[in-house]
Amino acid sequence: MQELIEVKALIESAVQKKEMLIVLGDCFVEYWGRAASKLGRGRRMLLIKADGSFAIHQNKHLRPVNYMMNASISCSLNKGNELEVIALKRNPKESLKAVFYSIDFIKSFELEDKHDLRLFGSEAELSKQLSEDLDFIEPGLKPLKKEQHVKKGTIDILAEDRQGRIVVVEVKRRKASLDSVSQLHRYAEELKKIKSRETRGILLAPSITDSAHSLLHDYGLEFFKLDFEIGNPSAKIKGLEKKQKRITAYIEKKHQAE
Amino acid sequence: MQELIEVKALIESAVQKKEMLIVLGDCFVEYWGRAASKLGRGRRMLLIKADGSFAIHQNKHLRPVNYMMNASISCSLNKGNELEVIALKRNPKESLKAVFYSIDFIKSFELEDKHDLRLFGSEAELSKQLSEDLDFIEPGLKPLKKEQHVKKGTIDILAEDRQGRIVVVEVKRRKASLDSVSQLHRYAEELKKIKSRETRGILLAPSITDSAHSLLHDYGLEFFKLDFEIGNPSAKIKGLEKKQKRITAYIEKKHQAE
DNA sequence: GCGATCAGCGGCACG
DNA sequence: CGTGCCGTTGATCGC
Repeated sequence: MQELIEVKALIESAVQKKEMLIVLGDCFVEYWGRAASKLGRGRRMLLIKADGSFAIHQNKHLRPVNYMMNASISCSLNKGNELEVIALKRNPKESLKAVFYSIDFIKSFELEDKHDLRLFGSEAELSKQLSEDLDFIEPGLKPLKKEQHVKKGTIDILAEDRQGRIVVVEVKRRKASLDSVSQLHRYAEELKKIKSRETRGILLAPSITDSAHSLLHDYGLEFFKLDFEIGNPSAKIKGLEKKQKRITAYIEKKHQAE
Repeated sequence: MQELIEVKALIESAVQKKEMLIVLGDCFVEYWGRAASKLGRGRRMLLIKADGSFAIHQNKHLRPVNYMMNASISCSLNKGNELEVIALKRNPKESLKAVFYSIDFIKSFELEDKHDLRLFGSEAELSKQLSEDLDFIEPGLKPLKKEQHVKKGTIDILAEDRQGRIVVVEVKRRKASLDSVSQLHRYAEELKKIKSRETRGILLAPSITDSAHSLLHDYGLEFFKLDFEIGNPSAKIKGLEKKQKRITAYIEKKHQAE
C-alpha cells in the first residue's frame, strides 16, 4: 500500500521511460469510444507497455477486459484519495479511464528483448509451398500468380488447368466454414467476368463443415482436402512427396465433389 | 534474483490457489500445436490466471506473443539452472514451454473481483432496438423474427415489406465490408429458396466500403446508412434522425443508469 | 462437443 | 491513411 502521489510519479516515470508497468489495485473502469462500457469496482491488473498499449486484466481470460492500443496516457489525483489513469486516442476518439481507490502493487521493468516470434505453419507459408507445385491437386495445374489483388479481395493462388480454364485456389489452414466458401465465390465470380473464360474455384483446407460444403456445391466450387504437418520451417504438405498419392487425392476430390 | 527451486514452489502454489501469477525473467519460448513457433531468449512477462490462461507478454502489443487458454500447467527444474514452465492442452493437442534462465520478479495475487464488464452498443443490442420499429427504414416494414437460425447462418432481423416481400436485414455496428455483403447474400439466397417468395436484403451499417457497395449492387441488395456512433451522431438520411437519436439516447441513458 | 458469428476484434501487408 | 484478411484468432451463444 503506497501513497497515491507516489504511485502517480511512478506511473509517469514508467510511461516516460517506456518500461513495462504493472499496477494492481482496487479500481473502477469506464470506456467510451467505439462502444461504451463500465466495470464496477474490483481488484485487477493494469498493464502498460512501451508502445502505449494499455490493458486492464481480470484474473480470467486471455484478453484484457478493457484496453487501448497506442494510447496517450496520463494520470491525475482526484480528491486526494483516488488516482485516475486515463488513456486517450483519436481517430476514432476513444477514452479509457481507470480510477484506483487503492494500490496493491506497482512496479515497472525495463525488459531487454532482442528477439521476435518466429511462426511456422501460417497460411502464407502453406500457400507459398503449395504454389510451387500444384500437381498434387491434379496433374497439369499450373500456378500463374499468388496473392493476386482483385477488386473483391485477394486471391491466394491463381492457376490454369490442363483445359486452359482459370482456377482460383483459396487456402485455409483450418476447417473451412461458410465464410471461406463465400470468399472463394467472390473471387471466382469476379474472375469469370474479368477473364470471360471458364473459371473454377478450389477450396483447399484440412476439412470443411457440412453447411459450407453444401454451399460450395451450390456455387459449383470444389473442395480439396489438404493435410499438412506443422512444426518446422519446412513443414510438409502430405501428398507432395508421394506421387502415388496424387491419384488417390484426385479420386478423393472427385468423390468430394459429388 | 531468486533460487529457481523457490520460484518453482511459488508457481505451483499460485496455480493451485488460482491466484494471478506474474513472473518476469529471461526466457526462451516454444510452441507446438495448431501452428509452431519459437521465441529466442529475452526478458518477458509470464502471466497465469485462475482459469488456466497462460500468456507470455513482450513489452509491446496488446496481445501476448505466446499463449494458451485453459491450460494444464506444470513446471520442472532442468539441470538445476533452468526452470521450465509448461502449459498443455488437448483437443487440439498443444504445448507451450517457457524456459527461464533467470527470474527478475515473481509474485502472485488473490484478486477479489465481483463485477463483470457491462458493454453498451454491441450489435445484438442495436439489433434489438432496431427490430422494435423498422419504419425508419421504410414505412410499413414489419419485423417478423430476430436471430432467426437458418442453415447458412443466423439472420439478424427478418421482416416483411408492404408488398409482402421477405426482407432480410443484416446489422453491422461498423463500416460494412465485403464479408458483410457476402453474409447477407447467403441469407437472402437461402430464404429465397425456402420461402419461394420474392426476397430483399438490406445491409444496415454506419458506412460501407466502395468495393462492398459494388458487390452489394451486383447481388441486388440494398444499403441503408445507420450512424449510431455514441456521442457523435450525424444524421444524413432523411427520416433517420429521430431513430438515431433514440438509439443514441437509449445507449447513453443505459450507460448513465448503470 | 461442433458450428456460426461478433469483437471496442488486433495485427499485418499492400494499395 | 484505408481496405482486406489472417489469427495458435478469443469469446459467446445456440444446437
